[in-house]
Amino acid sequence: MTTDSFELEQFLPYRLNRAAEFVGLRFAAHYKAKYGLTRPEWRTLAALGSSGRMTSKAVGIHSSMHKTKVSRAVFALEQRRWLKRSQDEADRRLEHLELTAAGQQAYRELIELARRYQTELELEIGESGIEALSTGLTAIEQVIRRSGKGKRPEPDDL
Amino acid sequence: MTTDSFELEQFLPYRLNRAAEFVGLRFAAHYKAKYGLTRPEWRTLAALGSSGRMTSKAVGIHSSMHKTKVSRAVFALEQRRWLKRSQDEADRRLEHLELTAAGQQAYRELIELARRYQTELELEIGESGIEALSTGLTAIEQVIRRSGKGKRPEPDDL
DNA sequence: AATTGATGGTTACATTTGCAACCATATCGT
DNA sequence: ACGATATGGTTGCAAATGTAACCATCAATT
Repeated sequence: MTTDSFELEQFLPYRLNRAAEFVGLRFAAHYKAKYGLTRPEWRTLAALGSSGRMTSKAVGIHSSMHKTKVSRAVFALEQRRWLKRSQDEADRRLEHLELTAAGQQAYRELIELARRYQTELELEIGESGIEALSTGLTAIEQVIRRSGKGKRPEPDDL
Repeated sequence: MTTDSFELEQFLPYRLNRAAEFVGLRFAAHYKAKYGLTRPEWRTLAALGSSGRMTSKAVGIHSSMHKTKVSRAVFALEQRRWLKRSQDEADRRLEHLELTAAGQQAYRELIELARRYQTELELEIGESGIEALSTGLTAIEQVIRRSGKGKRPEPDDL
């Protein structure tokens, strides 16, 4: 018999997606309201802020975004004068990205916001919940890493 | 000092989103390839399949989708002749949705797919990982429920 | 029964996304 | 040195999404 019960509520992809959406949207509301940033932009800022000068491609890898998303986010941040590009001398295809002073300032404010939100979350979810979650996520992250290796004739995406 | 390190990789919203995307997209690939379904459509089908006859609004609540998404998904499934609507006699604003025979057939196949995927996941992630994840998700779900109550003068969304 | 306000559901419009094609430059094999 | 192929990055276009406005019906108040 294959017609057994199936409940969306206990289906892992559904549950994960719901949780991610809830947690993510609430945070997004903060920086969207305060700075009008989109999520790709915030991620790019975060990547650049924490790792310093790097290329678009590196940003994409670091923050798991498709290159088009990165491209557009970089453009937006550039408009805002929060980052500047510079051509690589040796290889003229790639350009290095770096936050401007204003960008770094914004970064500092944003991560402060992020930290506050994280502790707020920890409060709501409870220490044990957070810990369990983290363990589970780590397990998935391993799967992601594994699945990233060896596959993909076109390592274009993600 | 507020300039401490901040790593996107350990920021909960980021981690959750990444995990959800990975797990969700891989599953979506299955039903997208096989049936050309979108996620809202799959969710609607799942809701209807497991709970039987219900209204659009109920589908939305059951599967946490905005009413416009539900509306479009219902339309698509109707085109496909997987569901039929019927007006409520007492209250003519609302319509009851029900899967057709073909819809139920599809539902059975889909949940079979879903079950296979879930066990595949459990295998990859490991029993302990799954358990931790589930505990953590349950904690978040409680927060979601709590935050749903009392608030919102317009209980329109979600 | 007429006005006001909810409610279920759809539609129009702007924004965001994903995909594929593309451009420029670089690398490899010969 | 030359053509094939790969790579970093951008762009065009179609599809998915969110928001707000909307329509029809119902409920409550008067």
